[in-house]
Amino acid sequence: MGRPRQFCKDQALDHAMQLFWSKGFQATTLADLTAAMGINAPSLYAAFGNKEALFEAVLDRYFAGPAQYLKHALQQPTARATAEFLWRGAVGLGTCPDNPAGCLWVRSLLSCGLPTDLHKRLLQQQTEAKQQVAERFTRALADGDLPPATDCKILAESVFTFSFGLSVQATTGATRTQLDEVIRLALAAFPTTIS
Amino acid sequence: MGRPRQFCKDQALDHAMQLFWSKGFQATTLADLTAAMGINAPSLYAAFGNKEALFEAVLDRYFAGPAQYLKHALQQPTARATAEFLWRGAVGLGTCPDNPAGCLWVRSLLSCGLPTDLHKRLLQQQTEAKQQVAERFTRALADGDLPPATDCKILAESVFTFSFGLSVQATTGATRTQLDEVIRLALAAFPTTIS
DNA sequence: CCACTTCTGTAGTGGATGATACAGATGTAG
DNA sequence: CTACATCTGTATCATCCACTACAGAAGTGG
Repeated sequence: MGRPRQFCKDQALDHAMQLFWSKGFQATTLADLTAAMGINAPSLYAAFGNKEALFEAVLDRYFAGPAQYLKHALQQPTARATAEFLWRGAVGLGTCPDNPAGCLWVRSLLSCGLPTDLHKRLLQQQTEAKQQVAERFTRALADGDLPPATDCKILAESVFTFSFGLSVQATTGATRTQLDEVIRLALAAFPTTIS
Repeated sequence: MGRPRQFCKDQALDHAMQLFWSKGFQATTLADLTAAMGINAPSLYAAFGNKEALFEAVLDRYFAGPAQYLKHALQQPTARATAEFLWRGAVGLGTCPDNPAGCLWVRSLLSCGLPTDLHKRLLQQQTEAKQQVAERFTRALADGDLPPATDCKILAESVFTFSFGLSVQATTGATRTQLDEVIRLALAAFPTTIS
């Protein structure tokens, strides 16, 4: 009922994502957004609320789309495969020429000037992701897939530490082939990482 | 000659550093700066030029002060000690309760909305730092301190990748004891990392 | 004391930003 | 066709931003 929306919400979100991804939350202005999304400010506010709510919608779409590899990592057969999947996912996403460099999530986590609620949400998502990986490692431990004395929480922290580092490298211009070799080195160490 | 400056430049820089470190370049306003530095805007502009030049001065002071461990890392006796020094330095700096969390350099590298010149400078400093560590590793290789087939450039990239990850972790609230354990895990792998 | 130079404080500049008021357009329900 | 609900475009708002004009203060050299 009423006049129907004359643009595709998801398509507009994709354009907004590109902007937030490359310029960050704060540096992306509403003029940038309306131009890239092909709509006027009132339409944007009617559809998404405000800039912060739009960014949250973009984040949802990011985790459902480009960053969905995070979920798939948990379903890998071994702990080592989980770590490799996370690392290769971060590099693949962060160095893909179709997208801005790096990871929207990591960049946003590190960025300043975010609304407090948004920052808290990002932090909580980080905590959840780490916990899920730690639980996956605990299962791997029960499967005999990891050495008996492994501290799964610390191992998860280590894997994410490296993954964050890969995202930083991708953001600052490291190439895919470079980071693939870095991963190869880390993977060679992974099974022996546990003491 | 003329009326002398009524504030200490270095002390003002320290206050500006705290602000830029915790809030980032873009989110730190001139009102914030003048308030924290205890001076008025015209004094700030007379002493430092503008916001961008002030940030550059802060960066110089950052590398000469809190982040001077970067230079000391190169003087460590072994490749392994160099890596450990870099990692422990990143964690020590990033989790020190006297300072804002994380590393001003890494946060600035990842932050959006920086003036282009500033961003380029940060990138170049990254390149130089990596190269210096790679050269240190090359020397270690000549010393027989690393396995013969080691790719020193990739090893340096790996060490920095992990260091960047530690900084991200510190920025997002990881504790020192947590990251110390993460480092312990990584160090256990380091000598066997080389294939 | 004076001339001169530099710094300081008040006040304000133009421009950009996130967000909206309002009127007209465009669809659906009856 | 009419009444109504929702969307769209124009134009604009109040606010904040980095930055500065200007006049007076506070030193130094003579």
